[in-house]
Amino acid sequence: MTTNSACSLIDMETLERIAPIIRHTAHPLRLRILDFLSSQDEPQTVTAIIEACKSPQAIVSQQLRILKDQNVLTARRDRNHVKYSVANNNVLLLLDCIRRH
Amino acid sequence: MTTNSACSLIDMETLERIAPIIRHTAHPLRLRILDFLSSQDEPQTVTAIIEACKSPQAIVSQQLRILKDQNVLTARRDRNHVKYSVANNNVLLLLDCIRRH
DNA sequence: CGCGTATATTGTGATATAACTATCTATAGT
DNA sequence: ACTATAGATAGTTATATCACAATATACGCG
Repeated sequence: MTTNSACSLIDMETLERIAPIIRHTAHPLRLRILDFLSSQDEPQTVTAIIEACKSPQAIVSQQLRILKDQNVLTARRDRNHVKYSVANNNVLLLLDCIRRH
Repeated sequence: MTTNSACSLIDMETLERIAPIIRHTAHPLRLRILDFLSSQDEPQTVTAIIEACKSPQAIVSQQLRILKDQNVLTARRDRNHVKYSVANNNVLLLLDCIRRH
């Protein structure tokens, strides 16, 4: 009976639940969006995000949807603008990881 | 001239360099491998990793290669065994993120 | 209503990733 | 040399993702 030394491995269900969120977030443009949004204290319009990313509207919009689908971002309509903000602060730890090189 | 409030966004080159590493790591089985290896204080053989993951040999071997290609793991041969260990401690922060739910 | 601005969706072709089976190489022991 | 064990690689099919172009929707205003 080879008693395993460390027994507190993260269970597979958790890994399977979290991995896609991280995988979907780990994309240059989506990280940029996340970084930008987390740097602002107000939710930002799509136009502002497009500006910050210097990327085509359709592509940014797609990425926003992906992040929203993963519950990383939330969107709320404000008159004829849609404002996005970071929904899940856990994901911001990713950015910390990256900043620490 | 709309002086941008926060100017310290992570540059795109960095994001493009780091994103694939994170993306390749954010896979249930690969995270499990990483978690296992980081829980042991000695490098582990492929067989031990297979055991810890309860996954087929070929699949584990493939994942090990992917993690090695991303310089997340290193391997060294020890007689007729190959022992893997974590090469890049930064990536372990991912596991911390996950543990903190 | 009709137009402009803001944002979302769809369709497409190229490329990447996943899981799996089968096979191959290398080494150790006899 | 023969066999068993340890590990890596190749081939395959299904599915996912990418970037992009084109089009659609939604809202506010005159």
